[in-house]
Amino acid sequence: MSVVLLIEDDEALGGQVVDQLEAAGFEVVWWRTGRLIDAADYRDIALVILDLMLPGVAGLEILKHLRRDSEVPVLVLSARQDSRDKVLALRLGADDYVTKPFWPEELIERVRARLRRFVMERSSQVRLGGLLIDGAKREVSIEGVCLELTRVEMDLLLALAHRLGDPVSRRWLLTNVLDPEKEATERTLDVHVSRLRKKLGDGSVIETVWGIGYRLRKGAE
Amino acid sequence: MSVVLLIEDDEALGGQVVDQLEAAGFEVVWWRTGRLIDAADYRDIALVILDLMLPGVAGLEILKHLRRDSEVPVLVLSARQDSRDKVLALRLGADDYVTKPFWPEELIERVRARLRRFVMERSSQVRLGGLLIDGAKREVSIEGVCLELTRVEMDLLLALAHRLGDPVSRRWLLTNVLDPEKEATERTLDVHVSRLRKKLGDGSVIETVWGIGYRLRKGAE
DNA sequence: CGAAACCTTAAGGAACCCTGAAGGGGCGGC
DNA sequence: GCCGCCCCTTCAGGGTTCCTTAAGGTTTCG
Repeated sequence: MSVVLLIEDDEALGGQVVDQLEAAGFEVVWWRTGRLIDAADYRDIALVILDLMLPGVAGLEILKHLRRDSEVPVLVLSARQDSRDKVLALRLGADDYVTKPFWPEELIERVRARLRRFVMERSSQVRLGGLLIDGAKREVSIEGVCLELTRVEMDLLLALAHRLGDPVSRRWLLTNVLDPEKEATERTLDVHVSRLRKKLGDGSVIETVWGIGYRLRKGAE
Repeated sequence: MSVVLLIEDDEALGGQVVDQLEAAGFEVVWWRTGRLIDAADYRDIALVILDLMLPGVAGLEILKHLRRDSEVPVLVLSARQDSRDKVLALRLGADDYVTKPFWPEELIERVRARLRRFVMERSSQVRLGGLLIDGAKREVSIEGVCLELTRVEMDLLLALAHRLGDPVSRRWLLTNVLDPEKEATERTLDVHVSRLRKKLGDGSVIETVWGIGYRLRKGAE
Protein backbone atom coordinates (compact mmCIF):
# COMPACT_ATOMS: atom_id res chain seq x y z
CA MET A 1 0.00 0.00 0.00
CA SER A 2 3.02 2.17 0.02
CA VAL A 3 4.29 1.41 -3.45
CA VAL A 4 5.76 4.09 -5.66
CA LEU A 5 5.21 3.70 -9.38
CA LEU A 6 7.99 5.14 -11.53
CA ILE A 7 7.27 5.71 -15.21
CA GLU A 8 10.59 6.54 -16.86
CA ASP A 9 12.12 5.32 -20.09
CA ASP A 10 15.69 6.38 -19.53
CA GLU A 11 17.50 3.31 -18.28
CA ALA A 12 20.30 5.05 -16.40
CA LEU A 13 18.21 7.69 -14.71
CA GLY A 14 15.46 5.24 -13.88
CA GLY A 15 17.85 2.81 -12.26
CA GLN A 16 19.39 5.53 -10.19
CA VAL A 17 16.04 6.77 -8.97
CA VAL A 18 14.91 3.25 -8.13
CA ASP A 19 18.07 2.66 -6.12
CA GLN A 20 17.61 5.85 -4.19
CA LEU A 21 13.96 5.20 -3.50
CA GLU A 22 14.62 1.68 -2.31
CA ALA A 23 17.49 2.85 -0.17
CA ALA A 24 15.02 5.25 1.39
CA GLY A 25 12.71 2.36 2.19
CA PHE A 26 10.10 2.64 -0.50
CA GLU A 27 8.81 -0.19 -2.57
CA VAL A 28 9.15 0.69 -6.24
CA VAL A 29 7.55 -0.53 -9.44
CA TRP A 30 9.29 0.65 -12.57
CA TRP A 31 7.61 0.90 -15.93
CA ARG A 32 9.99 1.63 -18.81
CA THR A 33 7.17 2.60 -21.11
CA GLY A 34 4.18 4.79 -20.76
CA ARG A 35 0.84 3.07 -20.88
CA LEU A 36 -2.50 3.91 -19.52
CA ILE A 37 -3.18 2.71 -16.04
CA ASP A 38 -6.26 0.76 -15.13
CA ALA A 39 -8.17 1.36 -11.98
CA ALA A 40 -7.20 -2.11 -10.84
CA ASP A 41 -3.53 -1.28 -11.12
CA TYR A 42 -3.27 1.67 -8.85
CA ARG A 43 -5.17 0.27 -5.96
CA ASP A 44 -1.90 -0.32 -4.14
CA ILE A 45 -0.02 2.67 -5.42
CA ALA A 46 0.66 5.52 -3.06
CA LEU A 47 2.41 7.82 -5.48
CA VAL A 48 3.32 8.03 -9.15
CA ILE A 49 6.50 9.58 -10.52
CA LEU A 50 5.87 10.36 -14.15
CA ASP A 51 8.38 11.39 -16.77
CA LEU A 52 6.69 13.61 -19.31
CA MET A 53 9.11 12.81 -22.12
CA LEU A 54 8.09 9.32 -23.07
CA PRO A 55 7.95 7.41 -26.32
CA GLY A 56 4.51 6.09 -27.11
CA VAL A 57 1.73 7.49 -25.01
CA ALA A 58 2.43 11.08 -24.13
CA GLY A 59 3.06 11.80 -20.49
CA LEU A 60 0.31 14.33 -20.24
CA GLU A 61 -2.17 11.79 -21.58
CA ILE A 62 -1.28 9.39 -18.82
CA LEU A 63 -1.69 12.12 -16.27
CA LYS A 64 -5.07 13.09 -17.60
CA HIS A 65 -6.24 9.50 -17.69
CA LEU A 66 -4.98 8.94 -14.19
CA ARG A 67 -6.80 11.92 -12.82
CA ARG A 68 -10.07 10.84 -14.31
CA ASP A 69 -10.61 8.23 -11.68
CA SER A 70 -7.97 8.45 -9.01
CA GLU A 71 -6.67 10.73 -6.34
CA VAL A 72 -3.20 9.28 -6.22
CA PRO A 73 -0.52 11.98 -5.95
CA VAL A 74 1.53 12.47 -9.10
CA LEU A 75 5.00 13.91 -9.22
CA VAL A 76 6.02 14.99 -12.69
CA LEU A 77 9.55 14.92 -14.10
CA SER A 78 10.50 16.92 -17.13
CA ALA A 79 13.58 18.05 -18.98
CA ARG A 80 11.88 21.15 -20.25
CA GLN A 81 12.52 24.28 -18.34
CA ASP A 82 9.64 25.66 -20.29
CA SER A 83 6.84 26.58 -17.99
CA ARG A 84 4.04 25.73 -20.36
CA ASP A 85 4.37 22.05 -19.60
CA LYS A 86 4.51 22.80 -15.95
CA VAL A 87 1.42 24.92 -15.87
CA LEU A 88 -0.37 22.34 -17.94
CA ALA A 89 0.74 19.51 -15.73
CA LEU A 90 -0.25 21.26 -12.56
CA ARG A 91 -3.58 22.19 -14.02
CA LEU A 92 -4.15 18.57 -14.97
CA GLY A 93 -3.68 17.62 -11.37
CA ALA A 94 0.01 16.97 -10.86
CA ASP A 95 0.99 17.56 -7.27
CA ASP A 96 4.58 18.46 -7.83
CA TYR A 97 6.99 19.17 -10.65
CA VAL A 98 10.71 18.56 -10.87
CA THR A 99 12.86 19.66 -13.77
CA LYS A 100 15.91 17.70 -14.88
CA PRO A 101 18.61 17.69 -13.94
CA PHE A 102 17.82 17.20 -10.31
CA TRP A 103 19.58 15.78 -7.33
CA PRO A 104 18.23 12.37 -6.43
CA GLU A 105 18.11 13.49 -2.84
CA GLU A 106 15.79 16.27 -3.78
CA LEU A 107 13.42 13.86 -5.47
CA ILE A 108 13.47 11.53 -2.50
CA GLU A 109 12.68 14.38 -0.18
CA ARG A 110 9.71 15.37 -2.24
CA VAL A 111 8.43 11.83 -2.40
CA ARG A 112 8.78 11.50 1.32
CA ALA A 113 6.98 14.76 1.93
CA ARG A 114 4.16 13.75 -0.37
CA LEU A 115 3.71 10.38 1.22
CA ARG A 116 3.83 11.73 4.71
CA ARG A 117 1.14 14.18 3.96
CA PHE A 118 -0.65 12.01 1.46
CA VAL A 119 -3.35 11.53 3.98
CA MET A 120 -4.15 15.12 4.69
CA GLU A 121 -3.59 16.74 1.32
CA ARG A 122 -6.97 16.36 -0.19
CA SER A 123 -9.50 16.37 2.60
CA SER A 124 -9.06 19.64 4.32
CA GLN A 125 -11.97 19.62 6.74
CA VAL A 126 -14.13 16.95 8.31
CA ARG A 127 -16.86 17.60 10.83
CA LEU A 128 -18.28 14.91 13.10
CA GLY A 129 -20.78 16.26 15.54
CA GLY A 130 -18.87 18.69 17.71
CA LEU A 131 -15.55 17.44 16.39
CA LEU A 132 -13.83 19.49 13.69
CA ILE A 133 -10.75 18.13 11.94
CA ASP A 134 -8.78 20.54 9.79
CA GLY A 135 -6.14 18.72 7.78
CA ALA A 136 -4.62 21.78 6.17
CA LYS A 137 -3.98 23.61 9.41
CA ARG A 138 -3.42 20.41 11.37
CA GLU A 139 -5.87 21.58 13.98
CA VAL A 140 -8.54 19.61 15.77
CA SER A 141 -11.21 21.20 17.90
CA ILE A 142 -14.06 19.79 19.87
CA GLU A 143 -16.98 22.09 20.53
CA GLY A 144 -14.73 24.92 19.42
CA VAL A 145 -11.98 24.13 21.91
CA CYS A 146 -8.64 23.35 20.31
CA LEU A 147 -7.07 20.01 21.21
CA GLU A 148 -3.37 19.50 21.85
CA LEU A 149 -2.37 16.54 19.72
CA THR A 150 1.13 15.25 19.17
CA ARG A 151 2.44 14.65 15.68
CA VAL A 152 1.66 10.96 15.61
CA GLU A 153 -1.78 11.42 17.08
CA MET A 154 -2.52 14.07 14.49
CA ASP A 155 -1.34 11.94 11.57
CA LEU A 156 -3.30 9.03 12.90
CA LEU A 157 -6.51 10.99 13.12
CA LEU A 158 -6.00 12.53 9.69
CA ALA A 159 -5.42 9.11 8.19
CA LEU A 160 -8.71 7.91 9.60
CA ALA A 161 -10.51 11.08 8.60
CA HIS A 162 -9.29 10.72 5.08
CA ARG A 163 -10.98 7.34 4.73
CA LEU A 164 -13.96 8.49 6.74
CA GLY A 165 -16.35 5.62 7.36
CA ASP A 166 -14.00 3.01 5.92
CA PRO A 167 -11.60 0.92 7.93
CA VAL A 168 -7.87 1.63 7.70
CA SER A 169 -5.64 -1.36 8.27
CA ARG A 170 -3.21 -1.53 11.13
CA ARG A 171 -0.55 -2.49 8.62
CA TRP A 172 -1.04 0.75 6.70
CA LEU A 173 -1.08 2.87 9.81
CA LEU A 174 2.09 1.24 11.04
CA THR A 175 4.08 1.99 7.92
CA ASN A 176 2.54 5.32 7.04
CA VAL A 177 1.78 7.06 10.27
CA LEU A 178 4.57 5.84 12.46
CA ASP A 179 8.13 6.42 11.35
CA PRO A 180 8.47 4.21 8.26
CA GLU A 181 12.14 3.59 9.02
CA LYS A 182 11.57 2.35 12.50
CA GLU A 183 9.39 -0.70 11.79
CA ALA A 184 7.56 -0.17 15.03
CA THR A 185 5.62 -2.73 17.01
CA GLU A 186 1.89 -3.26 16.83
CA ARG A 187 1.67 -2.36 20.48
CA THR A 188 2.97 1.11 19.73
CA LEU A 189 -0.01 1.74 17.56
CA ASP A 190 -2.31 0.51 20.31
CA VAL A 191 -0.89 3.08 22.64
CA HIS A 192 -1.32 5.95 20.26
CA VAL A 193 -4.88 4.97 19.49
CA SER A 194 -5.58 4.70 23.17
CA ARG A 195 -4.26 8.14 23.94
CA LEU A 196 -6.01 9.66 20.98
CA ARG A 197 -9.31 8.18 22.13
CA LYS A 198 -8.80 9.60 25.57
CA LYS A 199 -8.16 13.06 24.20
CA LEU A 200 -11.16 12.87 21.90
CA GLY A 201 -13.39 12.16 24.85
CA ASP A 202 -16.23 9.75 25.45
CA GLY A 203 -17.84 10.06 22.02
CA SER A 204 -15.57 7.21 20.94
CA VAL A 205 -15.44 8.26 17.33
CA ILE A 206 -12.72 5.71 16.63
CA GLU A 207 -14.10 2.23 16.22
CA THR A 208 -12.07 -0.94 16.24
CA VAL A 209 -12.59 -3.21 13.25
CA TRP A 210 -11.57 -6.49 14.68
CA GLY A 211 -8.79 -8.23 12.76
CA ILE A 212 -8.47 -5.32 10.34
CA GLY A 213 -7.79 -1.97 11.87
CA TYR A 214 -9.70 1.15 12.79
CA ARG A 215 -12.47 3.30 11.39
CA LEU A 216 -13.78 6.78 12.04
CA ARG A 217 -17.52 6.59 12.63
CA LYS A 218 -19.36 8.55 10.02
CA GLY A 219 -22.90 8.22 11.35
CA ALA A 220 -22.67 11.33 13.44
CA GLU A 221 -23.45 11.65 17.09
CA MET B 1 2.90 47.21 -6.05
CA SER B 2 4.14 43.69 -6.10
CA VAL B 3 6.40 43.79 -9.13
CA VAL B 4 9.75 42.05 -9.12
CA LEU B 5 12.53 43.57 -11.20
CA LEU B 6 15.02 41.06 -12.57
CA ILE B 7 18.34 42.37 -13.88
CA GLU B 8 20.02 39.47 -15.65
CA ASP B 9 21.83 39.29 -18.98
CA ASP B 10 21.89 35.53 -19.45
CA GLU B 11 18.98 34.75 -21.72
CA ALA B 12 18.39 31.14 -20.66
CA LEU B 13 18.72 31.66 -16.95
CA GLY B 14 16.67 34.82 -17.03
CA GLY B 15 13.85 33.17 -18.89
CA GLN B 16 13.77 30.32 -16.47
CA VAL B 17 13.66 32.59 -13.47
CA VAL B 18 10.91 34.69 -15.02
CA ASP B 19 8.88 31.56 -15.69
CA GLN B 20 9.27 30.39 -12.15
CA LEU B 21 8.41 33.73 -10.67
CA GLU B 22 5.34 34.11 -12.80
CA ALA B 23 4.26 30.60 -11.99
CA ALA B 24 4.54 31.61 -8.37
CA GLY B 25 2.20 34.49 -9.01
CA PHE B 26 4.58 37.44 -9.17
CA GLU B 27 4.60 40.12 -11.77
CA VAL B 28 8.05 40.39 -13.32
CA VAL B 29 9.94 43.04 -15.24
CA TRP B 30 13.11 41.78 -16.88
CA TRP B 31 16.01 43.99 -17.85
CA ARG B 32 18.68 42.27 -19.93
CA THR B 33 21.19 44.97 -19.25
CA GLY B 34 22.32 46.78 -16.21
CA ARG B 35 21.52 50.43 -16.04
CA LEU B 36 21.04 52.82 -13.25
CA ILE B 37 17.60 53.06 -11.86
CA ASP B 38 15.80 56.33 -11.39
CA ALA B 39 13.70 57.04 -8.42
CA ALA B 40 10.70 57.18 -10.70
CA ASP B 41 11.32 53.64 -11.88
CA TYR B 42 11.22 51.79 -8.66
CA ARG B 43 8.11 53.33 -7.27
CA ASP B 44 6.18 50.16 -8.07
CA ILE B 45 8.95 47.71 -7.49
CA ALA B 46 8.73 45.50 -4.44
CA LEU B 47 12.00 43.67 -4.91
CA VAL B 48 15.05 43.63 -7.17
CA ILE B 49 16.93 40.52 -8.21
CA LEU B 50 20.34 41.64 -9.40
CA ASP B 51 22.97 39.62 -11.20
CA LEU B 52 26.38 40.93 -10.28
CA MET B 53 28.08 39.73 -13.46
CA LEU B 54 26.77 42.15 -16.00
CA PRO B 55 28.26 43.78 -19.06
CA GLY B 56 28.20 47.52 -18.93
CA VAL B 57 27.45 49.01 -15.59
CA ALA B 58 28.87 46.86 -12.86
CA GLY B 59 26.39 45.15 -10.61
CA LEU B 60 27.82 46.63 -7.48
CA GLU B 61 27.44 50.09 -8.94
CA ILE B 62 23.77 49.52 -9.51
CA LEU B 63 23.39 48.30 -6.01
CA LYS B 64 25.16 51.29 -4.56
CA HIS B 65 23.11 53.67 -6.63
CA LEU B 66 19.94 51.90 -5.65
CA ARG B 67 20.68 52.11 -1.99
CA ARG B 68 21.35 55.79 -2.12
CA ASP B 69 17.72 56.65 -2.34
CA SER B 70 15.63 53.58 -1.85
CA GLU B 71 14.84 50.93 0.68
CA VAL B 72 13.71 48.35 -1.83
CA PRO B 73 14.99 44.88 -0.94
CA VAL B 74 17.72 43.59 -3.24
CA LEU B 75 18.56 39.97 -3.80
CA VAL B 76 21.95 39.47 -5.37
CA LEU B 77 22.88 36.64 -7.75
CA SER B 78 26.46 35.75 -8.41
CA ALA B 79 28.51 32.98 -9.92
CA ARG B 80 31.40 33.60 -7.61
CA GLN B 81 31.66 31.44 -4.59
CA ASP B 82 34.19 33.93 -3.45
CA SER B 83 33.07 35.62 -0.32
CA ARG B 84 34.57 39.00 -1.08
CA ASP B 85 31.77 39.92 -3.41
CA LYS B 86 29.29 38.66 -0.94
CA VAL B 87 30.62 40.68 1.92
CA LEU B 88 30.79 43.72 -0.29
CA ALA B 89 27.28 43.25 -1.59
CA LEU B 90 25.80 42.74 1.82
CA ARG B 91 27.62 45.73 3.16
CA LEU B 92 26.31 47.82 0.31
CA GLY B 93 22.82 46.93 1.37
CA ALA B 94 21.88 43.72 -0.40
CA ASP B 95 19.30 41.82 1.57
CA ASP B 96 20.17 38.36 0.36
CA TYR B 97 22.75 36.58 -1.71
CA VAL B 98 22.43 33.50 -3.88
CA THR B 99 25.34 31.83 -5.64
CA LYS B 100 24.93 30.09 -8.98
CA PRO B 101 24.09 27.45 -9.70
CA PHE B 102 20.91 27.47 -7.68
CA TRP B 103 17.62 25.67 -7.79
CA PRO B 104 14.89 27.97 -9.05
CA GLU B 105 12.68 26.85 -6.19
CA GLU B 106 15.24 28.13 -3.77
CA LEU B 107 15.23 31.53 -5.38
CA ILE B 108 11.45 31.66 -5.38
CA GLU B 109 11.36 30.80 -1.72
CA ARG B 110 13.74 33.58 -0.91
CA VAL B 111 11.79 36.06 -2.97
CA ARG B 112 8.63 35.00 -1.27
CA ALA B 113 10.26 35.33 2.10
CA ARG B 114 11.57 38.80 1.31
CA LEU B 115 8.27 40.01 -0.01
CA ARG B 116 6.44 38.69 2.97
CA ARG B 117 8.67 40.66 5.21
CA PHE B 118 8.46 43.69 2.95
CA VAL B 119 4.70 43.60 2.96
CA MET B 120 4.59 43.13 6.64
CA GLU B 121 6.85 46.04 7.31
CA ARG B 122 4.33 48.23 5.61
CA SER B 123 1.26 46.73 7.19
CA SER B 124 2.00 48.63 10.23
CA GLN B 125 0.70 47.50 13.56
CA VAL B 126 -0.24 44.53 15.62
CA ARG B 127 -1.64 44.92 19.10
CA LEU B 128 -1.72 42.15 21.67
CA GLY B 129 -3.03 43.33 24.99
CA GLY B 130 -0.53 45.90 26.22
CA LEU B 131 1.97 44.90 23.57
CA LEU B 132 2.20 47.04 20.46
CA ILE B 133 4.29 45.90 17.49
CA ASP B 134 4.94 48.46 14.78
CA GLY B 135 6.49 46.81 11.74
CA ALA B 136 6.95 49.99 9.75
CA LYS B 137 8.83 51.83 12.45
CA ARG B 138 10.42 48.68 13.83
CA GLU B 139 9.30 49.69 17.27
CA VAL B 140 7.84 47.57 20.00
CA SER B 141 6.26 48.98 23.11
CA ILE B 142 4.64 47.40 26.09
CA GLU B 143 2.12 49.48 28.00
CA GLY B 144 3.47 52.47 26.09
CA VAL B 145 7.07 51.88 27.14
CA CYS B 146 9.41 51.34 24.23
CA LEU B 147 11.49 48.17 24.27
CA GLU B 148 15.13 47.95 23.23
CA LEU B 149 15.31 45.05 20.80
CA THR B 150 18.32 43.99 18.76
CA ARG B 151 18.01 43.44 15.03
CA VAL B 152 17.56 39.69 15.28
CA GLU B 153 15.06 39.96 18.09
CA MET B 154 13.07 42.48 16.11
CA ASP B 155 13.04 40.39 12.93
CA LEU B 156 12.05 37.38 14.94
CA LEU B 157 9.14 39.13 16.54
CA LEU B 158 8.02 40.66 13.26
CA ALA B 159 8.14 37.28 11.56
CA LEU B 160 5.90 35.83 14.23
CA ALA B 161 3.61 38.84 14.21
CA HIS B 162 3.19 38.52 10.50
CA ARG B 163 1.80 35.01 10.88
CA LEU B 164 -0.10 35.94 13.98
CA GLY B 165 -1.76 32.90 15.48
CA ASP B 166 -0.06 30.41 13.15
CA PRO B 167 3.15 28.58 13.89
CA VAL B 168 6.34 29.61 12.09
CA SER B 169 8.81 26.79 11.61
CA ARG B 170 12.25 26.84 13.15
CA ARG B 171 13.64 26.07 9.71
CA TRP B 172 12.10 29.20 8.25
CA LEU B 173 13.24 31.37 11.09
CA LEU B 174 16.76 30.00 10.83
CA THR B 175 17.16 30.85 7.17
CA ASN B 176 15.16 34.04 7.11
CA VAL B 177 15.72 35.75 10.40
CA LEU B 178 19.25 34.69 11.16
CA ASP B 179 21.98 35.26 8.62
CA PRO B 180 20.99 32.97 5.73
CA GLU B 181 24.61 32.31 4.80
CA LYS B 182 25.78 31.38 8.21
CA GLU B 183 23.78 28.19 8.54
CA ALA B 184 23.45 28.89 12.19
CA THR B 185 22.78 26.30 14.82
CA GLU B 186 19.34 25.57 16.14
CA ARG B 187 20.59 26.53 19.55
CA THR B 188 21.21 30.04 18.36
CA LEU B 189 17.57 30.44 17.62
CA ASP B 190 16.75 29.11 21.07
CA VAL B 191 18.83 31.80 22.62
CA HIS B 192 17.25 34.60 20.68
CA VAL B 193 13.80 33.35 21.51
CA SER B 194 14.77 33.08 25.11
CA ARG B 195 16.03 36.62 25.31
CA LEU B 196 13.07 37.98 23.40
CA ARG B 197 10.73 36.28 25.82
CA LYS B 198 12.55 37.76 28.73
CA LYS B 199 12.28 41.25 27.29
CA LEU B 200 8.61 40.78 26.52
CA GLY B 201 7.95 39.94 30.12
CA ASP B 202 5.83 37.33 31.80
CA GLY B 203 2.88 37.52 29.42
CA SER B 204 4.60 34.74 27.45
CA VAL B 205 3.14 35.79 24.12
CA ILE B 206 5.48 33.43 22.28
CA GLU B 207 4.37 29.84 22.43
CA THR B 208 6.52 26.96 21.33
CA VAL B 209 4.92 24.46 19.02
CA TRP B 210 6.72 21.27 19.76
CA GLY B 211 8.60 19.78 16.82
CA ILE B 212 7.53 22.67 14.59
CA GLY B 213 8.51 26.10 15.74
CA TYR B 214 6.93 29.07 17.47
CA ARG B 215 3.69 30.98 17.42
CA LEU B 216 2.46 34.34 18.65
CA ARG B 217 -0.60 33.83 20.77
CA LYS B 218 -3.54 35.56 19.20
CA GLY B 219 -6.00 34.97 22.00
CA ALA B 220 -5.63 38.42 23.50
CA GLU B 221 -4.98 39.52 27.09
C1' DC C 1 -12.69 -22.14 27.36
C1' DG C 2 -8.36 -21.02 25.04
C1' DA C 3 -5.91 -18.36 21.80
C1' DA C 4 -5.38 -14.38 19.41
C1' DA C 5 -6.29 -9.62 19.05
C1' DC C 6 -6.75 -5.53 21.42
C1' DC C 7 -6.70 -1.98 25.54
C1' DT C 8 -4.55 0.51 29.24
C1' DT C 9 -1.16 2.13 32.50
C1' DA C 10 3.44 2.98 33.79
C1' DA C 11 8.22 3.54 33.01
C1' DG C 12 12.39 4.16 30.30
C1' DG C 13 14.82 6.70 26.76
C1' DA C 14 15.16 9.71 22.85
C1' DA C 15 14.26 14.03 20.76
C1' DC C 16 13.53 18.56 21.53
C1' DC C 17 13.88 22.87 23.93
C1' DC C 18 15.42 26.49 27.63
C1' DT C 19 18.80 29.43 29.70
C1' DG C 20 22.94 31.23 31.96
C1' DA C 21 27.63 31.99 30.91
C1' DA C 22 31.46 32.44 27.99
C1' DG C 23 33.67 33.24 23.35
C1' DG C 24 34.40 36.28 19.30
C1' DG C 25 33.55 39.93 15.65
C1' DG C 26 32.21 44.65 14.26
C1' DC C 27 32.19 49.45 15.24
C1' DG C 28 32.83 53.89 17.45
C1' DG C 29 35.75 56.67 20.68
C1' DC C 30 40.05 57.85 22.11
C1' DG D 1 45.76 51.36 16.36
C1' DC D 2 43.87 49.83 20.86
C1' DC D 3 40.07 49.46 23.96
C1' DG D 4 35.44 48.84 25.30
C1' DC D 5 30.77 47.99 24.21
C1' DC D 6 27.13 45.70 22.06
C1' DC D 7 25.46 42.01 19.76
C1' DC D 8 25.48 37.39 17.76
C1' DT D 9 26.85 32.87 18.46
C1' DT D 10 28.34 28.69 20.84
C1' DC D 11 28.69 25.70 24.81
C1' DA D 12 27.03 23.00 28.53
C1' DG D 13 23.63 21.47 31.82
C1' DG D 14 19.28 20.51 32.80
C1' DG D 15 14.36 20.50 31.78
C1' DT D 16 10.21 19.11 29.19
C1' DT D 17 7.60 16.58 25.86
C1' DC D 18 7.01 12.78 23.15
C1' DC D 19 7.59 7.97 21.35
C1' DT D 20 8.25 3.41 22.43
C1' DT D 21 8.50 -0.81 25.15
C1' DA D 22 6.92 -3.79 28.68
C1' DA D 23 3.44 -6.07 31.32
C1' DG D 24 -0.93 -7.40 32.70
C1' DG D 25 -5.87 -6.95 31.85
C1' DT D 26 -10.02 -7.26 28.68
C1' DT D 27 -12.57 -8.47 24.59
C1' DT D 28 -13.55 -11.33 20.50
C1' DC D 29 -13.96 -15.46 17.99
C1' DG D 30 -13.83 -20.43 17.05
